[in-house]
Amino acid sequence: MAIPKLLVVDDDAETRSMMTQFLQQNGFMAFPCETEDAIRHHLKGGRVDLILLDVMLADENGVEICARLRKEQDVPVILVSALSADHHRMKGYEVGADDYIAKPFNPELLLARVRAVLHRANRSASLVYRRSVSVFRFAGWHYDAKRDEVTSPQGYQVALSRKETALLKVLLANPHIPLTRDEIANALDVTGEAQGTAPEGSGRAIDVLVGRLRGKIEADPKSPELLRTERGIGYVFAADVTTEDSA
Amino acid sequence: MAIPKLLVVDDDAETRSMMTQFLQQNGFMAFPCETEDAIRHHLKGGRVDLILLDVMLADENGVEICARLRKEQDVPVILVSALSADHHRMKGYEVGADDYIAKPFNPELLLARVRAVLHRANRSASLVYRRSVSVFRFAGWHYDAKRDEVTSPQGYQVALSRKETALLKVLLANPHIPLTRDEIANALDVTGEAQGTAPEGSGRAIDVLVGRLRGKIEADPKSPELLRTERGIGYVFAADVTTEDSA
DNA sequence: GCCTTTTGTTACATGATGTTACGCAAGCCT
DNA sequence: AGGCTTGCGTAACATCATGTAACAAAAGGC
Repeated sequence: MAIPKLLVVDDDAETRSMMTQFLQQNGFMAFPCETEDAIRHHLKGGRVDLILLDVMLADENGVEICARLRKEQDVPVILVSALSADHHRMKGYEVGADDYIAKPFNPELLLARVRAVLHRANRSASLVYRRSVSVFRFAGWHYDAKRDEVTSPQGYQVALSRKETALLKVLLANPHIPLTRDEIANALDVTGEAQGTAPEGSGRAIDVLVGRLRGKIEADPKSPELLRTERGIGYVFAADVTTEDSA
Repeated sequence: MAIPKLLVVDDDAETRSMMTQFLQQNGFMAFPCETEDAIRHHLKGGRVDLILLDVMLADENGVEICARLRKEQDVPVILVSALSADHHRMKGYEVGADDYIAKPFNPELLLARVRAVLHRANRSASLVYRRSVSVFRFAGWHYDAKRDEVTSPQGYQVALSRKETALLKVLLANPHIPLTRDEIANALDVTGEAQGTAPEGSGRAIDVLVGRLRGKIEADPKSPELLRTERGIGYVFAADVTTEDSA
């Protein structure tokens, strides 16, 4: 891939140039933008791979801009914000942001997020499950999203709990793409109807959840074939997923 | 139906535009309004399908505004509020709000409510059952509201108590829409002829009532197909409902 | 007033989910 | 290769929401 072109949108001049420089030093083609107009200028000018968007622009709200941009064309967006409150995060995802990072952030983390989003964008997948199809097949299994049923290769039906179902949906939407625990947790907050509960990444709920799902869909949970773990990163769903509409 | 036109009334600029954007993102024509005057402007301008009204406007009380609007013309209204106290909710219903949602709310839930109210408005029904039709069919069952009889798919008649009937009516009026226990309780107070009695949601009467209704209309009450539970939310009636007039 | 039916309350069982603790395995260093 | 560090798997426990039986209180019917 060519060098990715990024836009850094922030109304604070210092932050803007600092981030831009940092990204440039790390091999990205980064441009500072102060306003929505500047963004549009770049968008018209040609390919833009990713937008880093501050949520607290002076006049407008980042989330809104994000929403508008997504409506016009499919540019990946990472929201940057000093607000860590969960409802803001939720809203960011709802309008289609690909990720969300809170200030002050670890520079390495920022790079990791940027790379992750670019990676996903290349395959035109999205972190959050939002397909219209409702039947998925993978490795002999099939999952009917409408009836909420999972059937094993042998034809047995497996009952999944709500969270397990939500996790499976997230995985099915992102096959072969390593997801961090945070990404999974955030996606679960959106898809999993698990609202209100999870305050933050307090413990290792994701690991346990993954373990439980493995217990139900892996032939041998001890050596997982589908739900692989990426040490130091998170988990990957290592299966080809085909989808069909059953409506 | 044409794209529904909604008004978002809230005195907090951030909330206002966030909700507006979110609704637009989801296919609605949404306009932010800060004051009652702005609302009137839109109302004069033409068709308005639904108003989302914050109860805590700076100067006036949302409930009062709602009351005034309803007196003038029949615009559906959803009250939005940070107050979850039941008496506020009740007041909202009394002056004719079609629904009530507490902040902070799950975005998906908001969409569901909005769609529900629009849906109902099209048929001039309301959260509270008040249709002119009297025969409902769902999943092989049929319910004659005039004779107050429920017939099973096999043709057996099932006797429902007053509360069970009231619950079924509420459910039939809101298929596929998750209802909280509070909402159910409030609706029951209105439809269920249980006037005067129920002081508040003291215990778990709703759960028990749901259980009893399940025992009568579910093939297997242990794994309900019609009256599903939404953990952490409430209950949903997961069946398509068709209606016919039998008058 | 007495009996029957309905409705609400309580208490306990169940199941789902998050947390903790501990052991093992993978990686890293020398 | 051997030992140390860290991350992961997982059992065991803690917590909470829900299902439900059993009882109590109310409402009606006669």
